[in-house]
Amino acid sequence: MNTQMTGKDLVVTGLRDFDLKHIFDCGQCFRWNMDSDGSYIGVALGRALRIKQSGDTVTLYDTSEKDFQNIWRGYFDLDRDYGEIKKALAADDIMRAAVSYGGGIRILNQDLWETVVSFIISASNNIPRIKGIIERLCALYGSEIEYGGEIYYSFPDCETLARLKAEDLAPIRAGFRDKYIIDAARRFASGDIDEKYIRSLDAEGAKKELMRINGVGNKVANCILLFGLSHTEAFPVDVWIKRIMEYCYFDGETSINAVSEFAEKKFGALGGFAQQYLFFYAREEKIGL
DNA sequence: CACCAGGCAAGCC
DNA sequence: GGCTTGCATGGT
Repeated sequence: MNTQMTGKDLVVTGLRDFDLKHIFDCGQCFRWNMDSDGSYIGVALGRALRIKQSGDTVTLYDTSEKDFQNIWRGYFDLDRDYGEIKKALAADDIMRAAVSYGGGIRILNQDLWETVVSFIISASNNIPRIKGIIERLCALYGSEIEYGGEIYYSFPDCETLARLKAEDLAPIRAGFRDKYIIDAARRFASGDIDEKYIRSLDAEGAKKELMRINGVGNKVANCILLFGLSHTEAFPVDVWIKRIMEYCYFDGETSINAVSEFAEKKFGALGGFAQQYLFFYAREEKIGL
């Protein structure tokens, strides 16, 4: 991987196992959108960014070497060898196909608090609507970020949301999830849920702690472990994963627990990566429907 | 109209 | 403990 500045843009070359479409469409994040020119624009970690890929060249517009090193390099998980992971996972025909199909997936290292709220919103919902709810939440209670002559909105911090009541979230149309968002905000703002403490725990301990939040059950907690806490063994089982695993590895319908246990045995420490390849493959290819 | 969407909490037994 | 049901909203 090489980087160089050209004007205010940073150009990265020599990236392997990296594809923006795979990264942004595999269901792990909700604030990146493709623009008419094929670039993606998004907000993460309090910053806006436009990013575009052609082949193995990726351009980060209007940024700095410092932000790349301190923010985006970690966010995009650029220091992990995905070639090794893909090789280890491609042990049967199904996984070979899934890994080949979403070969550019990277598991983003996202902000914990934002991940908690985003996946509370994801419960019994669909991705376009999740994105809409989150955008309205940010526009209403986030702060303005000026970038490239446009205004974007940061993800609102927990203190801001902790002062609200569920009714104050009516405009974002989150439905029954509004009270869960407020509960999460109050726990984070009061220190009842403490990020440093959670980060000091192993996956099992962190999950138990997260599930104290109203609206965070087993599945949402697994998403938070994987996307917000770098516990890459976590294997969230949603309807899509359940469906494709039943289709590929079971003889018809089974339980969520059976799928989880099977995945733990089969993928072990690489469960999270396997889950992302399978999720992207199932959704894009409509396998197992 | 019914059914579903990256589930969860509360109420049953 | 496991199982069932209601839950807001929007799309098909």
